[in-house]
Amino acid sequence: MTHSKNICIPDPVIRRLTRYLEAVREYSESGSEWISSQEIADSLGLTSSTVRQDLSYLDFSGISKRGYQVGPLRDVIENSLGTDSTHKVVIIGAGNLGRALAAHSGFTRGGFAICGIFDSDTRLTGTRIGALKVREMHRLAGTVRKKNADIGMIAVPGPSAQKALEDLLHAGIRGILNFSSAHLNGPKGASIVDVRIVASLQELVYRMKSSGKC
Amino acid sequence: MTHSKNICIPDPVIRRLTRYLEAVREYSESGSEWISSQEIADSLGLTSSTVRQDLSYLDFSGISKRGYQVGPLRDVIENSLGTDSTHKVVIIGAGNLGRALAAHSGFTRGGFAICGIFDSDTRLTGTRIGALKVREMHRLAGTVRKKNADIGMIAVPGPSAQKALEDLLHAGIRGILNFSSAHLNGPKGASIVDVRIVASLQELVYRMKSSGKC
DNA sequence: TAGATTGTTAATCGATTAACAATC
DNA sequence: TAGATTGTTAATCGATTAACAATC
Repeated sequence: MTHSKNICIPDPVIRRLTRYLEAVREYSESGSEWISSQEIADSLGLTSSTVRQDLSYLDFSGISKRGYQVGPLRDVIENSLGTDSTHKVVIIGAGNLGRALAAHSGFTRGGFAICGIFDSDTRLTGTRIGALKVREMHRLAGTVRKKNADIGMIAVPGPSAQKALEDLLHAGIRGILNFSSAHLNGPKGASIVDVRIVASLQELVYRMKSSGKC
Repeated sequence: MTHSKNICIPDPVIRRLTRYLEAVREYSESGSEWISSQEIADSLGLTSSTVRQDLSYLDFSGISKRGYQVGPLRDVIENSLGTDSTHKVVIIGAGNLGRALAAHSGFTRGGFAICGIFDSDTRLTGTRIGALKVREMHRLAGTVRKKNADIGMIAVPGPSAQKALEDLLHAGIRGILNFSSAHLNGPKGASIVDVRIVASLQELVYRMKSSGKC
């Protein structure tokens, strides 16, 4: 069956597409014009079959014997993910992690721009992080409107995270990247992705323990 | 079929176990003594069937009509993951992210202790982060040995990440948490878990775009 | 042309869910 | 006891892999 293009790519495929994008970008920087499913697979530890199956979700074709053209492939992955336009991000929480995210240079490449950082702690508001100044929470909605922000990062401790989510929702944000360890309950229309650093460490410890056995 | 205990828990189950652990900890702080599979499921947006199936990998039993005893359940999950003992962590990269990780207080609770941070940039070495001082790379192996570190976090830019991995491997580290966007190639004996922040943002953007449709 | 690589189907594999007897 | 909840089996669902005809 041929896939309907542009709708409902399964989760595991989306995650691999982000890795293909990274690999393809590196490849294009090295000057190559064509890349095969086998080359993508080798560079990421996958099978070429998986790569071709995944790429078949895209509105894009390779060419027999040559593979996929690097530039167009990169463009169509970005377009499918929706990262071909710039997204504006606000950060809730100006602790160590929030400040590091605000100053992080790696977001620009992905098309993300931090446009505000907020904290309820008045000892932190007013302090500078690069070009940004930490603002009070009551200024969140105004900034979101003025800057057209569409994504919020939650970088507060677990117990404050649900409150931060609600503040973001009230301000009109519908996409949330949650760095806290808390599970967040949002409405249907909101999209929430978790970045669980401690959980990743725990997973790592399990893998170290079972290394070889599994 | 009854599961062999203590070996080879599938990846998706391990990831959910880290979430159960978080939920169960919260529950135990609220003073409850018993928790049912349905309560765990509700608090995390899963089905009770999945929870019971997952918990059947543990060497632990619930009791009909009451559920699972909170304290023992927490202990057995920690024991299965291997996080019941403290793990010592070194960080490679003292940029914004590395410094934030070094100063992050959330690791203590999980049983992780940062015992060193290293950078090849001599403008950064010698600077302080809390009780730690940024060290030169050539001191990595010595510190790992002296402090008995078993985990390394890679917080350097993508192009330097493979080099950082090799330095960690040479120093005897076999567990790596990779915050860079690069895909790392390690030997069979090494365990590598990726924390891909930009990829998580990309996944979020796709979900926002397809919200409702999928 | 011959050979390499795609796109797609079908088979396999694994994960999730439903159902229900056992049990407290 | 009656009712609630576990543990486990079997069914369903979805993801990955293998295979190969089509094609450049």
